[in-house]
Amino acid sequence: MGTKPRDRASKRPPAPAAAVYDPEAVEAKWQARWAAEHVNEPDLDRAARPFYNLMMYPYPSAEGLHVGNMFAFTGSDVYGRFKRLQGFDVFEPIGFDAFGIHSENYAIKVGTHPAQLIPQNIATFRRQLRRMGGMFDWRHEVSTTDPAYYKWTQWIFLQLYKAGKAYKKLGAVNWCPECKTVLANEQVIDGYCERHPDVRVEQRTLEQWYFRITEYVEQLLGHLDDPAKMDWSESTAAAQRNWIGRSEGAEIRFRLVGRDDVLAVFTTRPDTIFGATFMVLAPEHPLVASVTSDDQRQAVQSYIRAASAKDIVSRRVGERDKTGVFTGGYAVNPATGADIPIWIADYVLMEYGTGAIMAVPAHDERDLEFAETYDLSVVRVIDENDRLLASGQFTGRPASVALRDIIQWLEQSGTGHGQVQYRLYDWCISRQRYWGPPIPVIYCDACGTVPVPEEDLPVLLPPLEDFRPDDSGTSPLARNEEWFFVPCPSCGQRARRETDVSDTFLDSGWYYLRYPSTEFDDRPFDRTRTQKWCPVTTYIGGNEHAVLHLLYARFLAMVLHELGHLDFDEPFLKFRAHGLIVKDGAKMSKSRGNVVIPDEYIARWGADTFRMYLMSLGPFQEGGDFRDAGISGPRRFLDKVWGLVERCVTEDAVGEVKHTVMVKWHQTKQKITGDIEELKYNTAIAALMELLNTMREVQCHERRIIEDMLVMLAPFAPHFAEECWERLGHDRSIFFASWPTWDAALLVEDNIEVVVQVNGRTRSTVRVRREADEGVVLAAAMADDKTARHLEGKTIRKRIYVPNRLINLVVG
RNA sequence: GCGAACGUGGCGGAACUGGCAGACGCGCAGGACUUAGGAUCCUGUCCCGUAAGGGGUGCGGGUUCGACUCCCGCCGUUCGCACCA
Repeated sequence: MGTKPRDRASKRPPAPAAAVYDPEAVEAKWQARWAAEHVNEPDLDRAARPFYNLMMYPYPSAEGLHVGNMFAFTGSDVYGRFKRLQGFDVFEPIGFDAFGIHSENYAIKVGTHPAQLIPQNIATFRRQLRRMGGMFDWRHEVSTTDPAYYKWTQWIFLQLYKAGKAYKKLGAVNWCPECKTVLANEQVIDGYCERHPDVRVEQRTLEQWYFRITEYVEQLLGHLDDPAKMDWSESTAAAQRNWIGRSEGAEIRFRLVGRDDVLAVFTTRPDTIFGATFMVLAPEHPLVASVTSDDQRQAVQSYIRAASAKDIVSRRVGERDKTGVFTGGYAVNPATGADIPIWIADYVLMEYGTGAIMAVPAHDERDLEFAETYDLSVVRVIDENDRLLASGQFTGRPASVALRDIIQWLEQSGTGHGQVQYRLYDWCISRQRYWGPPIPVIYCDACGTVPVPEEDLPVLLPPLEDFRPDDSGTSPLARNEEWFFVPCPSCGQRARRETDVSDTFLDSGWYYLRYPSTEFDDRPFDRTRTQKWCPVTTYIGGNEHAVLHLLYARFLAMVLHELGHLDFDEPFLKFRAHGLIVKDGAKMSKSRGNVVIPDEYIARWGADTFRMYLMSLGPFQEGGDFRDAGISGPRRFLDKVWGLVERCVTEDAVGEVKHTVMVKWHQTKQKITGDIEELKYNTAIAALMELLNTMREVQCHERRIIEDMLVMLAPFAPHFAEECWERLGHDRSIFFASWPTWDAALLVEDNIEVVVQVNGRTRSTVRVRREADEGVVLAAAMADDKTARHLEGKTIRKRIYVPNRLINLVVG
């Protein structure tokens, strides 16, 4: 028991001993009670108004939850609790993205086996997530490293394999010499490894498993613009459009001089074809050998050797100086009929388009640079007015019109056709690592590639003491011979397992489907459960996953839908990207040493205060700057609310509630409801503070208002709200209460202030009855001294009257 | 280069479809209560000016009775993509 607030002791008769707000005790009490009474566990089968509130699950790093995680989880939890109070059956699950390179690299660094390390980390995360007071349904926790989970990750691979959506291909891949594995394009940042910012990614040629995500480009793109399918943060949708990279143009076939073959190129500017003065092939282009003349052969070969010695990275970034070599061969420009030389240069990439271009140096910077370097001819074919020049029958037409005409002409003459290109490549899912689900495939000398039969799943990740990756391009799993050799499922002969594991993004591509169905061990996701709960109602997460996780998850949903496993083809109806928490204006990172660990703040101030503080930093979708100075504000607020509740409990309310307070009360309810819906938590909290200030100013402790305040505070400070609710005599969790409603008639005062402007400048205000007509307001304004002073000796030429807001007098 | 978001006091940030710029909070200043104050409570706090008044939302124009908000042109910041033809 603490002491009573001193300032009131003298004024009032002794009240029953009043506890001081002690967050630690309050939070422990309610966390225990929520668990014991299953408050956060909706009945997934009988829920009348299902609402799936999903947040991006964390990967359990050894450092534990950092402030960025806390911010994201709290913001999502606030929304979930809000929806719950609005009467929805909110399912808010949590889990752990525990497989993957990030976890494994850390294990290597500290020299502990991931199988040992990860469970420890998860235990820490669980403790922290409970401590923050999330409304998690722990019955449905998921961990991707659990065989009961990854059995189904492997099952999904098999479904894709059987449907022809997974295939194995030899190709140039990104290889991180530090991770010693292949990376997806999405994991290469400016030529450096996402996980090792100092390590350049190399090019290697390996056989890898791919998923045919490129088959779904049009759907992936189309749905982004379909509000019925998805309502997403624009920044996220834009990032996906960018990544998919759709370009419209034409494929044009150039006849090769002196041989019976054609060279196809893709261009977005077929209208400039009359300016194509040379061709460029990627060094790996299959036609290189046949177009090269004998006298150029040596030069070409040495150039190709030099280019392949360069890794994929240097070709893609940095070294922009154009180099190349003439092949000695020529092609015919189908528009001009001229013979144009064919060059090889590494600025042309084999992976995009046809691996060859028609170079139009007059209208393309790169081609111009190349032409200048090697003294090739430059022909301008577009003038300043955007009209074609020296372009035969098309001369004089605007370029945009000519573009269509030329495509038509190409089609008629059989030398080309309109075409759409995408930047997106198929998804490489192979990883030469240990810490992931083994790809469920077996190679048999007699039967070839044999998928592991579904009844044999999961293919368990074998224990391996030395799990370190090596430079061989083969996963460490190959070293465990007992596991590696296996009877072929189809002929029984000795066969070999696929030793690569799958990309972590395959794990996270479907976890939302598992949450509602965790208790089923004979199916990945139960049909009825999935129908009831999916697609996800609201998904909140970081924009760093805009083109990775979010794109892959969409693709997998489309495939599973096509295969009849899902009724929907978009997994997340509404997605909102949260902002980033920075520290002193800089992104938090270990290398900067400015990572804030939430635990000590929670210990000192309480989880509720910390939650409120994080949510008040700025708009949730914009993030904010973490500065611990401000944290006392929310705590003072809670202390004051506590005092108000205390007063409500110990003293009867006297007299009527003033009309201004009634109006403030109803306005606040309306405002907060709208603000939370739009994730503007910072202004919702400000509105609560304003209401409290009003109550204190007029010495009001009206129970109805305080109860509404607590309900509106509950999403932000759930333990605190529970405790106060109980102190007010309620015996059931506040989360069974319903969200306050407001009376439209009470949103406005009867007497309002109307601004008086003279020539658009505010000079005064007058008090009039609400909905007063213009004459009344004008009379009041004219009677006002300050206004009169500015009207002296002038005539009113014009009046603008905005009812209930302002009157503007324009004088000459 | 392409795409997205943004620029407001000492600081974080408010301002709905154009209508009192600076809500709310932090900090700061003064006061009260105190043995004490890093607790609590009052008062003040955009800038210049004693005041009347004037100026003010990155910069320059424009539209309007009226612009943080809309339009045009710059400058700057952050994020994503990028030898993608």
